[in-house]
Formats: sequence, C-alpha cells, structure tokens
Amino acid sequence: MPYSAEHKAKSRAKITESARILFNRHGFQDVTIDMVMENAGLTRGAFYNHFRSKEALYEAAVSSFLMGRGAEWRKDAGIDPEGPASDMARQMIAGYLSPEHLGDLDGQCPMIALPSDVARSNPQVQTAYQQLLDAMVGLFENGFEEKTTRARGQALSVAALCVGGMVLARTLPNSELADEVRRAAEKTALEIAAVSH
Amino acid sequence: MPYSAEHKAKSRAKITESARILFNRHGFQDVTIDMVMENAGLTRGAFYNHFRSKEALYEAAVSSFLMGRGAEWRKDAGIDPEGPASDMARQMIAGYLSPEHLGDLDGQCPMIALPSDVARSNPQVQTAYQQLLDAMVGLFENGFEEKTTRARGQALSVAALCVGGMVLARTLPNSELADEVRRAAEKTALEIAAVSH
DNA sequence: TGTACATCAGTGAACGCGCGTTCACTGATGTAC
DNA sequence: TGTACATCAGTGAACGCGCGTTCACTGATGTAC
Repeated sequence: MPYSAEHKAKSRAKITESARILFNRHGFQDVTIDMVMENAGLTRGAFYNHFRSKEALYEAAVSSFLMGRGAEWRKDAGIDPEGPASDMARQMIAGYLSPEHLGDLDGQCPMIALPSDVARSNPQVQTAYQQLLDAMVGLFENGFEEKTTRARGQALSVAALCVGGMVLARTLPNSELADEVRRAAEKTALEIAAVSH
Repeated sequence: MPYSAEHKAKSRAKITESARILFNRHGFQDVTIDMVMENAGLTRGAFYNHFRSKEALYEAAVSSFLMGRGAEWRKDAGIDPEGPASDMARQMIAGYLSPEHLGDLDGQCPMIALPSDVARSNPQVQTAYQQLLDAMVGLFENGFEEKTTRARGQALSVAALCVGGMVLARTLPNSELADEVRRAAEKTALEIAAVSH
C-alpha cells in the first residue's frame, strides 16, 4: 500500500482544517470545493478520495472544531482541579465575549459564524453543534453553585447571552453599536455568574 | 399608462411578501427567483420589472418585515399611552421567546431566521437589520426604569438573550433541549425586566 | 359611446456561467522477489 | 541491495445541472379622439 495511511490522514486533516476556516469566514454555500482544496494545497479531483460529498465535509468541519478549540474548553471544564470552577466560568464568558473573539473570523466559535446554516442542515451537523453547546453549558454549570435546576437554567441563559450577543454584534453594520451589544452581554453574563457563585 | 401604478405596486408587494416568507424559511441562497415568483402568482420574467437583482429583493424583504410586524412593535413601544411601558416590555419578551414564535418559521423575526446571511451581506441589508434591533431595544429601554446608562445596557442584554435563546433553539436537533434553552432565556430576561422596573 | 392606439406588466424560451461531481490518467511509494 | 510491480492519492479536463438574468414577444388596459 503506497502512500501510507498516515499520508492520507494528513491530507484529510488539511482539507478539513481548510474547510473549517473557510466555512467560518464565508458560510457553507459561498465556499467552493476548489477554494477548500486550493487552500489545503491540493487540487479539485482529490477531494472525492476523502469525502463523499460537500455535505459530508460540512459535518467533518463542524466536528473538527469540537476536537480543536472545543476540546480545550471541555478539558478546562472537566479537568484542571486547581483553581475554582467559578473562575473558569468567568474566564470563559470574558473570552467568548471578548473583542478578540469578535474579530476572529477564522477561529471563532461556529455557533456564532454559522447558526442559520446549521439551523437548515441535517441532524448530523446539528448534533455536532449540540455537542458544542453541551460543552459550553457544562462548563458554566460547573462554575455556578451546586447543580440545582436553577444553576442549569442560568448556565443555559448565559450561553444564550454569549451566543446572542456575538451573533447580534456580527450582523450590525455600525461597529460602535456592535461593541456596545458585546459589552452589555458580557456585563450581564458576568453578573449572573457572580450572583450564582 | 395602462396597468395603473397601483397594479404595479401590488405586484411588487406580492413579490416582496412572498420573498420575505421564503427567505425566512429557507435562507437567502436556497430560495430561487422562480420560487418567489411562483409563490407570488407570477412568472420568472416579470421579476426584473420590479427589482434590479436578487440582492435588491433581499433588502426589500428585510425592510418589509420592519413595515409589517416590526411596525407593530414600534407602535407598541412609542405610542399607546395607556398601560405602563414595563408591561409592554414583559409582553414583548414573553411573545418573542414564546413556543409559538419558535414554531413560526414563516412569520418569525428575521434576526432569528437569517443572522448568518445578514452578517455576510451588504451594509444596506445590515442597516435594515439594525433598525429591527433598534426598535426592540427601544421598547425594552422604555420599559426599564429611567433611561440611565444601566437601562440601556440591560435592554441590549435582554435583546441578546431573546435573539440568542431563539437562535440556539433553532440549531438544536433535540427539541426538548431547544425548549429548555428557550424557557431559560425567557425566565432570565423576565427577571432582568422585573428588577429594572 | 365606441374605436384605434400606445404603453408597459407579464410571459416563457434561451443564454451563460459557476460549481459539484466524474473520470481517465499519472506518478509517488511501499512490497515482493 | 536492486528491480519490477501493484496500489491508490493526486491531477486536471470534462460533464451536466441549476439558476440568475436577458430578450423578443404578448396582451391587458388606460387614453385620445
């Protein structure tokens, strides 16, 4: 078997990574196979050695975010016994609603970049998405007092604030107002976290 | 001049209304001119008697929401001197985050249906969007105590909660979790409104 | 009032481009001997 | 160790479909006389 399995896996990873970034920036439909492959340093035809269709690439790209930055989040959430969980929740809120994250079109959370696309796609993609949300909510829940029903509701609300604040900021043409929304959401989310502590 | 101006205006309105509903349900790119025109009871070719391009239709469709349900909101917000403004804010929150609104794919607020599409479109479309947000935030602000800086921030946060809660709920494959998010956002938004009263 | 005319909204066939997908071919590389 | 072979990732031309847009034509209707 020429071209080791490792070689193939690397190519696949390059394609997926390339797709993740391009989808985040331009959305699913505006990104062509050609763009993805060129960005990955390959040519059109090779694509179908790795994926059945463009749809399949979409699923892989969303999941790859879970393995990347998403994995860091979960690690932070589950493990790391030093430092109180509430600090972690606060850091997560501040990081998610930071100006840096707002400006990071390539690396941002797909929940911000692609909500409409995902709302209209198939259950596999939506399930990958739900895992992102689960990770985020889990992290918040750990940071809030005992795991009461109340903590769960607050964690969900803070997640909605994080995503909603960023989504709104993205759709606004006026960057001053965008930042006002971002700061307001950040402040309120941190207040909820403080009260729940 | 055969075909009165009124006739043309009616056709244009039928096209815009048809587009607004279809865009809400399927997103901008998945809706074809043919679909829009057939839904409006016309044929393909007539489209370009009314709009320069599909892009132009998009702007008109988003703006038309402002004239429709959006206008009601603003009327509720600005006028109607009877009944305290805080009641209106509460009603708005409850209505926006209601199960009915979540299920209303055709009539829903475009901020829920089309955030990704708008984030990637031109400033004209984004400006139409911002007017929607302004209307919503204005309504909340009126409902919260005196117009302090605090009230403004809280209004923005509640807007982020409303939009974020619904956007998240839409992307989830599991409708039970979707409703949990919706209810959590509703509860928190109403609490903020109650405290600010 | 009735008729000829002019206008322009509407029709539907056709065009052309972009892009997802296919396919015959190439060539790099691991394996057998 | 060196050579022939087999495999399969990669290449790039070509296909075909969908859809935005154009265009020559139709026909409904308001106006002039």
